[in-house]
Amino acid sequence: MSVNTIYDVALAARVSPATVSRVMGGQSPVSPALAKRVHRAAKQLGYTPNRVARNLRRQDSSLLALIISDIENPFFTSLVRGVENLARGFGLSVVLFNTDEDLAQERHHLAVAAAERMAGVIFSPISERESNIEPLLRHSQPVVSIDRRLRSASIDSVTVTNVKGADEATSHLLDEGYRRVACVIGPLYTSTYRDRLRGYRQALRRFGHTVDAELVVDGGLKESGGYEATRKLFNLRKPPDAMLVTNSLQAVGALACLKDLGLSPGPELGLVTFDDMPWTRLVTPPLSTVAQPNYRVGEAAVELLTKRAAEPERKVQSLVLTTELRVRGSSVKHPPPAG
Amino acid sequence: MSVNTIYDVALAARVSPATVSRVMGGQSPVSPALAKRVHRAAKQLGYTPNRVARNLRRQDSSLLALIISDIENPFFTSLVRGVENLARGFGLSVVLFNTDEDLAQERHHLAVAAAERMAGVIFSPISERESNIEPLLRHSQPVVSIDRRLRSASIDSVTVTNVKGADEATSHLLDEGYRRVACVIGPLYTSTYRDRLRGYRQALRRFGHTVDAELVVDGGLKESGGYEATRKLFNLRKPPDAMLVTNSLQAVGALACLKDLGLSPGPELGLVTFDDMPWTRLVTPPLSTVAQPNYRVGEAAVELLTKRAAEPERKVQSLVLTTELRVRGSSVKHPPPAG
DNA sequence: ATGAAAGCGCTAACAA
DNA sequence: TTGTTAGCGCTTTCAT
Repeated sequence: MSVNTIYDVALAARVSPATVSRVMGGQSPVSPALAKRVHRAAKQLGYTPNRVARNLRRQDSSLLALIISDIENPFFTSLVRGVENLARGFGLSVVLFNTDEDLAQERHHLAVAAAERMAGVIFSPISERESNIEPLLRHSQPVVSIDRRLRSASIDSVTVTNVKGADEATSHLLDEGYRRVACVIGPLYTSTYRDRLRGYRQALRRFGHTVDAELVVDGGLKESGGYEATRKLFNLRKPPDAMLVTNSLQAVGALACLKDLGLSPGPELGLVTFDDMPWTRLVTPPLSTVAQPNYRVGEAAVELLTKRAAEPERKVQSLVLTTELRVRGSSVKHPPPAG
Repeated sequence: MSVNTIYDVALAARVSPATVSRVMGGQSPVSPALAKRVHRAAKQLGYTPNRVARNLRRQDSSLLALIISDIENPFFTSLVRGVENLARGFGLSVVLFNTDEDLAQERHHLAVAAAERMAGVIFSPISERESNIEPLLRHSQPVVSIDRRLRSASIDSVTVTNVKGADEATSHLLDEGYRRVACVIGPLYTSTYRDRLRGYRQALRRFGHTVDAELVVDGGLKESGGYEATRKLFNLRKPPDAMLVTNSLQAVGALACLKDLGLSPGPELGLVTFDDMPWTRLVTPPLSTVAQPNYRVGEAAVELLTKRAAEPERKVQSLVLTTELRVRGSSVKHPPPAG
């Protein structure tokens, strides 16, 4: 049970600690004979190099922090995959932190990543304003924001075409012949939802509609918010005949509410939601969605991160990946679609 | 941009490094005057304590590794919450690793947790046999397995009543009057699915049915597996009239397949699935489920972990929490249920 | 190719 | 209460 150090191995292999280090590192040249002795001793002692010591000495780390705002939100899961797959190629281990949309937790996790001197941080900022990334920047730890932009700090970011996505979805509904298109929106302190709202409005105007303020309701970031927003919309004297729902968690709540109201998406009630999740094709009718390239967002974030690590002074880059409208049965008036 | 150390702060505050350390620690007694000087200097320099050095010196860490097998599986998300909420109380930061059901990755993540000398590891072992936890145990890092048990190693574990859960679900279907109940099972190299299969068989026998081997098909751990398994079942000369689906990802695939086949759960085709997810109430009809206390599983794991950290020699504990059958429209023959 | 020795930043005896 | 100092385990010059 005693913990072995590099000295124990050195002793057992009758070499110097430096040699053990070189053997473990696998880079420096060591004679095969000594290398064998070291390997044997290490195995025999069950030696596991202490990375804490190594990190301290080398002033680096192979831990990459990925801080996301809601582990329960499927939006992030494929993004995580994208990050992991690329990071692995760089020898980085991805550690995930969950902030639960809570600013205090975000601050804490960022502080931990800084204190542990991790190799870098990828995160989706809860607020555009506050963010506590200064300690990281001071230590030259690369920081990349995803999904949302940061207002003040000039750091690399990866987002998607939110304006265009919302515009296309809204236009599509209008094209289909829906007349009163509502929008269940998210927190407007984030660039993401402000952009989606802008896209929604922009489409309405282009079609010559006025933007009816009562048709825009806050659906928050949870199912319950989507439920409440939908109820509010259908309590209106003039309820909508179509809805743009701006995230998939809201969509779950919205569907639950519609079900309770005895309503169903389709010709009578157009529905498009952001985020193309597996389940969105399973409900009846299948949901039209604005798909985001989550996996690619994750990959791109790692690319930006490693590039900045290699070249700290390079120009700040803001990548914007494109969304894609997928039309299914929930948003078409006439021809019942296949699948 | 230069990184400050405790010595820089000491210099600026005209005290010794030890005093700075004491002030930062907040435990040892320091005169208010000096404390103020230190705080001011620290803030002015933008000093962030280096936890790597601290961890090395103190031989501990406040990072708790939570290694899960599939970040995309909603089963784990509320479990993660349970872990985080309790861990926070112990001053532990939870870092999540995703293995993607891949043994090599699991080995790697366990090795990283060991090498980084993290405070402990909570993980759902992919295989009962291999697991690479020896380095952790050698360093007295507490290890707790969740969801699945480990065959050889005697470590603390938290699981649920899988036998009972599957038995109840199957019995319920039989009670309702379904005659040919199939089972879409998962990898039998895990205790979890072996137990669920046992529960299924046990119920059938109790009802005097024979266990028809062709009604038990492997649905893997992904949607696609559930889809294939379902198709296989309905290609049988004598297809089932009810299904027990043993995880929620399989259920998504199963529903997709049923839809493609023009079938729907309900009186004609009973369906019960493990894992009570938000979306299971939204499909038509809502799905009957075997709910697992995921949140509690996470909490319990942290409890066991911290107890063992405090008392390394305590008796190994295997907690088993109870599942709950939730009957909805997908598994009842006669009275169309409310909600 | 190998070893000796310094030092990464911090904490905890021990002294004062 | 405060300071001095050794050392956590490793890597990396610098010698040899």
